[in-house]
Amino acid sequence: MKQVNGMKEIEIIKRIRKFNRSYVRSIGLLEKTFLNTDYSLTESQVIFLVKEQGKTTATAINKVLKLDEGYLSRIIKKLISNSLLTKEQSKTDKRCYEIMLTTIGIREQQKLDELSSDSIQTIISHLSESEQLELASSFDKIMKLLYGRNENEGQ
Amino acid sequence: MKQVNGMKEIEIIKRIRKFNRSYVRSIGLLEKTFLNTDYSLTESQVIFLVKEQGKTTATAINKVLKLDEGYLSRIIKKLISNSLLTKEQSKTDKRCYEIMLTTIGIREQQKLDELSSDSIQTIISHLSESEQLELASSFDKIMKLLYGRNENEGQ
DNA sequence: TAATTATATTTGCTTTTGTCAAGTAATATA
DNA sequence: TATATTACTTGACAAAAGCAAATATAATTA
Repeated sequence: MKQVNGMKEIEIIKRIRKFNRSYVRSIGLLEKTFLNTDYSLTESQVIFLVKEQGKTTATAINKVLKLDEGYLSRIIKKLISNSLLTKEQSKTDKRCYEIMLTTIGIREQQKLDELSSDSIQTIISHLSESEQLELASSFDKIMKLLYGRNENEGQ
Repeated sequence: MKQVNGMKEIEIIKRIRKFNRSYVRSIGLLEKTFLNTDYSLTESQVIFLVKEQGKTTATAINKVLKLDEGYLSRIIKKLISNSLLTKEQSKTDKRCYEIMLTTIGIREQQKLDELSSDSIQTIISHLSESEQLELASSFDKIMKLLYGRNENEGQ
């Protein structure tokens, strides 16, 4: 590892990596215990992005997820056959297919939302209200620093 | 989702979930772009835990990772055949096998460490030193709130 | 102490998840 | 109008992960 700014930077990286290890583990465990077995994490991400992006395309989804294109194509195919998504060839560019959530898809997305919220709820339930606020503020701050957005932007 | 303490709690969960989505994505991307293709994330976690725990066992590793036991057994087998780990039957309890890093394993672990540090370095490099400190403090605070430890404990 | 139960690990088999490369169709560009 | 690029799909395959049954040892209980 290149030591750019001396010891301070090393310490900072250590602290972030320590967080990552713990967080990756707990996300892994969450998935195992909470996340409903109907959809994989990747499938859930796709469902979420279709909700987020509204009428969208495989390419737009993959701008975010950067999956193998064939793989994404199959995921979409599966979600269509499960009646969560619809796909319609674009009128203006026939290479593109517009993807949307069906009514069932919206409902399933909401279920996933609830499962996810419940899992977070469980994790933070042992904290006091002020601790929970501190926690959320810390997450917001990280978001802002790393991704340049805060709690008031985006969706 | 059960609305336990009213609106504030919902907001907090939303903010945490938003962080999670971004973070899961960026960890996914990190893995794709940075992480050396020799070992999967799970294998890396095993290697790290053997380093962390010193002489250990499959069961001890799995207390943390909670993988399928057969799967973990095979991962250990692979790492042994790649000369990263050794396994020796315990003298005191012959059901158990003591697992350790080899010299090669230690070296590989260090390489993984460096890759991981480099990837963090890249991510934080656009931040000023004070922003980096703020970032690390936020991570520390979350660690403390969620896992009850801070930057001065553990390893 | 013999029989039963529990723990630690392994193995065979299967499913799920993800990758690679080649393909089709439509559009954009030179 | 030929060529390149973009959007997406498909077949073949490999890697990751899970399930259930098996083995060996240890702990418990009758």
